[in-house]
Amino acid sequence: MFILKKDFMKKPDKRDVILQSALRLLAEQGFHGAPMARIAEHAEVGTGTIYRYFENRDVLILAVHRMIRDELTAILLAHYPKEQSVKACFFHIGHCIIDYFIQNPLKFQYNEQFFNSPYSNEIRRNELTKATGQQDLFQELYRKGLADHIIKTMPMVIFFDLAFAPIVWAVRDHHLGFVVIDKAISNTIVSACWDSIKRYP
Amino acid sequence: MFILKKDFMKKPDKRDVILQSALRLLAEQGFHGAPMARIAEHAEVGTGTIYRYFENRDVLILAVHRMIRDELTAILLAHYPKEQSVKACFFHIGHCIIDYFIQNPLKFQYNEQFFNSPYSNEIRRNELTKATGQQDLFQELYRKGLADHIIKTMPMVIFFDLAFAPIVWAVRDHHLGFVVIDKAISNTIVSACWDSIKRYP
Amino acid sequence: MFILKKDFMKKPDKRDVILQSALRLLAEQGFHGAPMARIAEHAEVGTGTIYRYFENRDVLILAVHRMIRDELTAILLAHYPKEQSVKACFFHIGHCIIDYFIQNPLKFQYNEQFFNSPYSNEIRRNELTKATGQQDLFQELYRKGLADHIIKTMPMVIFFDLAFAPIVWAVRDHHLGFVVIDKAISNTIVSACWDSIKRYP
Amino acid sequence: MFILKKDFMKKPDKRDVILQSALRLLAEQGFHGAPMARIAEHAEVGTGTIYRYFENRDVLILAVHRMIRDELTAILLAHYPKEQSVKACFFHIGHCIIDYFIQNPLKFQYNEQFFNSPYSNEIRRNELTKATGQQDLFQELYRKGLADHIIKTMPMVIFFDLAFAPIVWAVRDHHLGFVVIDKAISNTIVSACWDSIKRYP
DNA sequence: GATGAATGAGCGTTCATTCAT
DNA sequence: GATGAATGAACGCTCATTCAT
Repeated sequence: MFILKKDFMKKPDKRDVILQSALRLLAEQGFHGAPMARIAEHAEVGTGTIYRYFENRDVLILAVHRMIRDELTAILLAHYPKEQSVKACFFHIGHCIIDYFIQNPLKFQYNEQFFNSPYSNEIRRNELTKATGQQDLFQELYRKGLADHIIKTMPMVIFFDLAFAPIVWAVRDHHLGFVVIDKAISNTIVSACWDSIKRYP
Repeated sequence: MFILKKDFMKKPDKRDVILQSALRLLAEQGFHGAPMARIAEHAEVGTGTIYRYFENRDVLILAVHRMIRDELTAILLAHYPKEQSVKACFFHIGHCIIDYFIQNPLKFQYNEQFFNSPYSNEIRRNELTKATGQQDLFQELYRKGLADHIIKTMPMVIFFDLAFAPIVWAVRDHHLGFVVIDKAISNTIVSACWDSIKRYP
Repeated sequence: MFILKKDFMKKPDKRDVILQSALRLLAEQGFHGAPMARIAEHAEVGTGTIYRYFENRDVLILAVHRMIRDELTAILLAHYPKEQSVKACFFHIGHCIIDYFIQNPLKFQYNEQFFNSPYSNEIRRNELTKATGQQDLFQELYRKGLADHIIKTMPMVIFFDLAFAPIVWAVRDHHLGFVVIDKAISNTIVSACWDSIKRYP
Repeated sequence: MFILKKDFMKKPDKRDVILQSALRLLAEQGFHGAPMARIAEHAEVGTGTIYRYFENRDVLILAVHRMIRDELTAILLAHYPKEQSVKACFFHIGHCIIDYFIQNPLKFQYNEQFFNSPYSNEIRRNELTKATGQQDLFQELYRKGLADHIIKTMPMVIFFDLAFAPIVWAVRDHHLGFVVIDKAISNTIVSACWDSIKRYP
């Protein structure tokens, strides 16, 4: 029975080890500086093993992206102030994103690369239709904000761009060493974004 | 007559043909989907010919970037309302950028890829110190805005992020077909960006 | 039975096949007439396979050289008349070298090319300090000859040149068809070399 | 008339400038490290110009070799002690060769490379039949030495190898910095070579 | 005659993917 | 299931040679 339990628990989930190695190496070395062989080596598995878990390189790259996206979604949802104001929800999201990507440089850099590669466009197209948890959140925020006349009238994607583009760029500047985002700056940014979308009083 | 002859015979500058081919292929196929041989073929020159004009691939990629940057800088400066308000200057810049990149999809896509590649970081670092015409403009805007108490207190890079990140993301959405940026939407975006940086009345 | 199986299955060591192909093609076509692709083809492996065994072209070229050098060293040492006179030792070495390179034209031609290439100088410099088995032999011969007043007073490299240069040149002439080195001529050469280094009676 | 003279004298002989540039660059950078374009640049002529004077790269390489060979031949003949003993003639040749190649490192290095390249074999074969001035000298020395019973009985090429191989190797060691050939060492070498070929007293 | 821009075959090397063990 | 040796197409780049001017 112990043995059974051991067997059941033993795998340190090879798939996950590969995913983590891919995250690190692709983020650090760039999408075109991390060969499959190196990812395998870092994960301490055979090269061929990767192909048991991921059909090919593209699938692996997509999988890492999904891992990050799902993790962030979970964080956003964890303490989501569903019952509070649109503004409160927006600030929650803004600060969560900043904190998450400041604390996870690799994941940020990965995403940055991902969104500027052939992979992302298809993804993005899908996400606008087949909503994930994250998209659900954003769309709901947008709809509620519009319905309550709290945000300006504008297409949803524009709302999205105004709300989050500066946050992402600022985090990039932080990781590049151009600025240090502390709590104060973080507030400045999220507040300013809010100013850009909120309807005039 | 000599001048006529010169004008008549002026070669369709091979360097420029290569630059245009590189722009198109690198933008369309991605930085890693456009081999030198294909760029040469598209430019209707021999592979080796590229290397007469550009020391290597990296130099070519940088040269295309500079071409775009310089072109945009020229447009920004052409009718720059130097004597007018910070707000007027900001709106000028914002609209110029949107118009330019809406009208030049390839150049936009090229820049997008460029800024997420190893090339850009060095460039960016340089540009923050050794200012180009464009940077001059932005920095002056920031300084004047701060000095006149027109914009909120914040580091320059954050100012830059708030001001331009949504514009860039919106143009991307336009080219991806997620939204059509017409004059009205363009105004919405630039105004919203202005709201995010301007000091409260 | 296990041993039998092992022996039976032992693979025809791919590294060695590559080494032999490199030896043949580099010797026959010249260092600059034998592309990696042709070496691979001759070895009946994929081009990339070479790079599993040899980091790059230079390493392969050095490896072939080492193979030859080590083989010759082994032959020299096999029946080395350690206890006999300096003269006996010298004749042993001289005849071994002639015999070895007469019987192994490819290895001779390879070495000839090797020693006139950028590779060799570094090697040679190293070998003069960090002695290999072969160098050990030569140096010992020189020291003993000097100590016993059997050879003329001269720097070691000059001793080396007098002793072996004619041998190498003669073998080259043999392979070029300018002379046939039989036992008698072989003796003539080694004796003459001995005359050039031995102290007058 | 002055003009005529000027015209007649004016060309700094482009062919010769090319030859000198080829000598220097091929010797210094190696036969495979000196492209035609670089040779042309060094000679301050257009790339294509080389092809007016030399049909192709191989012809240029052969021409440089011939230049060196003819120069050395002239030196050997200049003060050749035709009327004196075989030994005197041999010493003359030996010392001339050493001096010439010690004083002309580029020419020595060029020759070294030349003799270990596909070019040389054909040359050598020709030279053994169609005698140049140099070969004439050597052959005469050999024949006279044999006829007068001054040198040992051996084929001519072996005679040649014994007589000159150590000299060439020693000069190489000199240029590589392994030994400094001064007058004393020079004598040691030539004397030793003489010992190797001279008949026992 | 002299030029040097243009060419493109050819090189060394990499790496996603397969498959025998 | 796991492995990693093997593959070969593809890449960036070089350079001997040509030829329009």
